[in-house]
Amino acid sequence: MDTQWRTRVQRDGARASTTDTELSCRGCALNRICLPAHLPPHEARILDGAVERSRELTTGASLIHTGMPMQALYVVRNGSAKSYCLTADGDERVRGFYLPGEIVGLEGFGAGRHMCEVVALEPLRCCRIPIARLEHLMETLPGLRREIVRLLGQSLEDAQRLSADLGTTDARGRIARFLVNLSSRLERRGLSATQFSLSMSRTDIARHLGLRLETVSRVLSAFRREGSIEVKARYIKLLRPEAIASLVAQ
Amino acid sequence: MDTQWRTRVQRDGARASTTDTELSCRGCALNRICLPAHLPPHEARILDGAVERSRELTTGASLIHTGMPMQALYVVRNGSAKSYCLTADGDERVRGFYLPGEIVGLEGFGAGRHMCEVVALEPLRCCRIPIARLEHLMETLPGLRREIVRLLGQSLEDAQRLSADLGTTDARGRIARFLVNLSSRLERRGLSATQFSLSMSRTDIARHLGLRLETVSRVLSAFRREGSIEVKARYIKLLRPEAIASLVAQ
DNA sequence: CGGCGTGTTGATTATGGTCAAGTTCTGTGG
DNA sequence: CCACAGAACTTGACCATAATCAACACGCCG
Repeated sequence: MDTQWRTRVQRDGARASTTDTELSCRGCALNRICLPAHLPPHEARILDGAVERSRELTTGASLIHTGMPMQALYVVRNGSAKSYCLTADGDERVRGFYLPGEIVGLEGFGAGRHMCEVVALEPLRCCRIPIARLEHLMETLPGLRREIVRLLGQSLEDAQRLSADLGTTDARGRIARFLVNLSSRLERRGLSATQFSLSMSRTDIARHLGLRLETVSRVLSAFRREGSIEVKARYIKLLRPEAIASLVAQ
Repeated sequence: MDTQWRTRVQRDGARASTTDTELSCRGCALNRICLPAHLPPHEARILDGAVERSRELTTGASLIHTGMPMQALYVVRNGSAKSYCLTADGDERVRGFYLPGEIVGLEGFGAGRHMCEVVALEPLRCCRIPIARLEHLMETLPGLRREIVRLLGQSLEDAQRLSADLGTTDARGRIARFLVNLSSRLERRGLSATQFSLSMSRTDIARHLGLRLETVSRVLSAFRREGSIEVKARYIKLLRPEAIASLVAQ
């Protein structure tokens, strides 16, 4: 089943990466969940014209550099990314992960520059909306303006909830939360909510949740022993999603 | 000096609460740091006309109720507030604190409703901008639109940074962060950055930082023993701000 | 086949949580 | 103004969870 599932994902990946034919939002596989999905048709058409389809970044390459002025918003087309910042003593704190259809760079609106690094976890292709262009469009397209404000508000809600959760939950709860969160984001894209492949390492997960990689490994093993999940390296299958969900504090 | 300082704050409080004479942003003591400060004068004047000066809430009263549709944005005029949500088993997770000049309710833009409770920590007076009014003004005032987007981005950056910090820092680091953060926010208002009175209880601080109140108490005592701060109940004086700041991870 | 990334598992330790007294502060009524 | 009650805070003793240190297993690529 592992291989069968991988094949499915590879096909999915292959389909999405035939980008030469996808020069507009209309032909894009993500158009049901992406930014234009919430815009009136004529606004979507105008936005479409402002979007640049960027070249593919290789694994480990940076989409956004720490300290750089904000030049664009990005939407992940395929692949995935993590954002992180460095502490004074040089270790990473992972702020979050980005999946296809998700917007990258919103936090840059605060200071007009990005205070974190965003790097590809696997080959990454994004759509790019230059910020000057976007500012101008927000002037004239009320739907787009509302949508950007909505996305900012949503991200803020998510970030506040995350920090509240991290503060109050133990290692099991944090990892359960991570799995449930990932699962629902994949489901939104029409992928399986119960089996998926992690694009991030145990270390990345640990650094995102404020744990150590050993703890992440141990908790996943515990979930497996309890029959709640199946784990094989980065492949995860939720056998009893309710059991995992019940560990998540609200 | 404790009492002398208290007197100063009470005078400040008294001055700010003579609100009957402050029916416009121009006369407001906060007008250098509040929303209109970043708007062109004519936009500020128009916004001023849309602002409602609300009555005073007593300590413990809710400004925003969990689950309610978003009806307005608020700016704290005087007093302070905390926002929190409840876990399944009924205990509070404190998301943050709001001081005069700070905007309350931005996270509501995500779902159009508030998923947290905001309550007064001391007698609270706010300015209120009805959301319908604000939406309409954003249509016509580009400066206001940019400012709301900027504030959302800033809040998002702050929230992401907080959760990254909570994940990677120990109790001392978290409390140091809290003190430094509060200090700089007070300084921005023109108040002392080194001595202030906490409006929130140890329990609130603990629930905000993912600690227990005993731990908060112990760490503050440790800082005092080390000569870094002076603590007397809710009064705090930073004796060696550098020592505290050095504990904050970047 | 060997070497390096990444991940797993075990033994030990330390940080902060828990439980339990106490102490100080605050507001209220005499 | 003082006495009192209840809340908020402090401190100590003990314990549990996750960090640390260390060894080992697995998968991938040259």
